[in-house]
Amino acid sequence: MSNSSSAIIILRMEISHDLVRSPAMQRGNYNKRCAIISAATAVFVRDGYVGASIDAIAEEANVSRQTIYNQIGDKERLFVEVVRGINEQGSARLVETLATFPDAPQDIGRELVEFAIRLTRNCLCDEGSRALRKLIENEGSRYPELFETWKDYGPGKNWPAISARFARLAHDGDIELDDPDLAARQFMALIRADLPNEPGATVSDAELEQAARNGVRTFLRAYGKRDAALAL
Amino acid sequence: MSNSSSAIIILRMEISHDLVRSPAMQRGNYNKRCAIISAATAVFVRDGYVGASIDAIAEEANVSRQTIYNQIGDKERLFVEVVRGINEQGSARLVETLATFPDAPQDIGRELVEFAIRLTRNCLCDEGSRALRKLIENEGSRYPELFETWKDYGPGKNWPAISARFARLAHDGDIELDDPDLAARQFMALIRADLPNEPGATVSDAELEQAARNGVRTFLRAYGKRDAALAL
DNA sequence: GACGAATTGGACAAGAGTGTCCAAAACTCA
DNA sequence: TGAGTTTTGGACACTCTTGTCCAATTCGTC
Repeated sequence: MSNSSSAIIILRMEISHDLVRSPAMQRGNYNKRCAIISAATAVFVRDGYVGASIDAIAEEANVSRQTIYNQIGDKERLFVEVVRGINEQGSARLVETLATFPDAPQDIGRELVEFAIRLTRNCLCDEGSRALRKLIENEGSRYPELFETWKDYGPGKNWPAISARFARLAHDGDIELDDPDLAARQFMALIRADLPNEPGATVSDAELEQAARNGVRTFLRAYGKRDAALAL
Repeated sequence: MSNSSSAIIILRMEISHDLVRSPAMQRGNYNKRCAIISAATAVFVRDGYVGASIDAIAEEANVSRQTIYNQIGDKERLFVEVVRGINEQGSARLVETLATFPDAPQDIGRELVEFAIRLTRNCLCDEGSRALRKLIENEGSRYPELFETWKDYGPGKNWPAISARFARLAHDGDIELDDPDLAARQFMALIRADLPNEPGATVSDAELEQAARNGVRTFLRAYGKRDAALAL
């Protein structure tokens, strides 16, 4: 990845390569490959790019170091593979969660709170997202390509989908807003505002529900019709 | 810092030590020491703890490597010193900015927007805060003491001061809220929601003002009296 | 069981970083 | 100028990491 433009090409090639099922995945070494990438994810997340050693990854994967070089290649290639994996998982989870957005709410307050809880649990609090964010933030300056890929394949891709949901709510008269994109950003910010932002902190269900309720209440005070926020 | 409890003791000793002016600062090597810590800050922020090399720091400080070992000690000691420095600066800036909170506003909307702009510029957008956050996030798992110190000396210390300002606004009848702490957290989240959250992004004055206006407008829609948000 | 492919573990060279030691040079202050 | 301190740069031992090579072993499949 010493060359800035070559790495992103490699990354994209890998993605399409994967869609047609790489030969490596059809044969028996698929499990080993999986174990390696999974272990690499854990170690990269824990120690960062520089701090992660191939030996540590090999040990975590219960695999010889040579196998890593056989299966994937060098450290950069491994890193790219890890980022791609986290990206795909996170993106899938976001799409999945977004499908449960309350499109035609009976009780908009309650349903938005429940959606916020799901969103936080699946996409914001989850380890993968935090980890990717951290990796991108750390190595992004050294490998700007990762940053680009993050914007293309990461959570950013799905933001328009979120704001579209709010636009629909507004169109149906459930809320009142002029800028759905802004509303979506503020919704995310508000339900995140009340969560502990320390890296390793675990959030109990009760805390999570309280945070979601607080965020949605303020959101509906600002954008809801009539007394939508009062019941919360 | 191999021992968990010893490091924080060292850190705290250094702080009190500094208040009575360490002998090192009284003599001529004060400038060198400053240059070293300043350079170390830059390099640690750029490359992280593991990625930063003493040689790179020495070069950045225009100082021989041996001088670093003479003046400060080993790498861990240097790191602690850097975190302390960023902490103190950030804390001071926050207190300073907080002093300009509109206590008796004529035009609450405009004055809150202006305060939000100052807060963002001085404390949220600023390089030191982002850098410290990043360092803490990265090395926090390896050095839990840093995390503790961050909570004690970092921005968290001043949150009660922020919510006290909002409580006063509410008491004076300028806004309506029941939980000042919650309101303060949401205020911060809202004015942050509209900023680009990429690490190295620069924010223009226009973007900053727009973001502040958007955040304050929603805040006042939720918590303001009468039509306080309309003018924005 | 036998063949081919994958895996293992150990050895290896090359490079980089840490921390120490030391003698020469530069600086400070009287 | 001179004594005492600081700084410098180079040499050094030590450790860790990366990536390659290779022979022995294991595994999958026929």
